[in-house]
Amino acid sequence: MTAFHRRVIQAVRQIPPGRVATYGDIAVLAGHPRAWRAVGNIMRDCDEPGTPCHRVIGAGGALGGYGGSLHLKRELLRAEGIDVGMRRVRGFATLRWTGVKKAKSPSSRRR
DNA sequence: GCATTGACTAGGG
DNA sequence: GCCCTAGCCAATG
Repeated sequence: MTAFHRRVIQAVRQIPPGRVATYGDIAVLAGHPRAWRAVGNIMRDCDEPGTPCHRVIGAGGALGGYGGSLHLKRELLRAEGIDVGMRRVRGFATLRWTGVKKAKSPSSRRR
C-alpha cells in the first residue's frame, strides 16, 4: 500500500454514480498523469471495498477488463444507467467524468 | 536494484 | 474498423 495506491483508490471512489472515468483520468486525479499503467495494476489489486472499479474504463470507452468478468462489469455499468455496447460504452463522451466538476468555488484559485 | 508484467494509450498499417 | 508497435509508470518477483 503506497500513497499513490491510496490516492488512486480515492480518485475512483470520487467518481459519481452514472459516470465513468478512464484510467488516464484516474492517473491525473492521483497526481500522476502518466501513471495510467500503474492505475491498471492497482485496479487489479482493487482491495479497497466500496471502490467502483467498474466505473473505471479504458480510453475511447473501452471497458478494459474486470478480473476477466467483463460481463459483470457491463451489467454493473448498465445498472448505473450507462448504455454499454458489446465492448464499448455508448455516450462515453457524455458520461466521462474527468473529475473537473464546474468547481464553483468562491475563491477563483487560478494557478 | 534489475527485469518482467499489467484492468493502458496513441499512432500507423 | 481492426491489428500491431512503441512509450510509459508503478508494483511484483
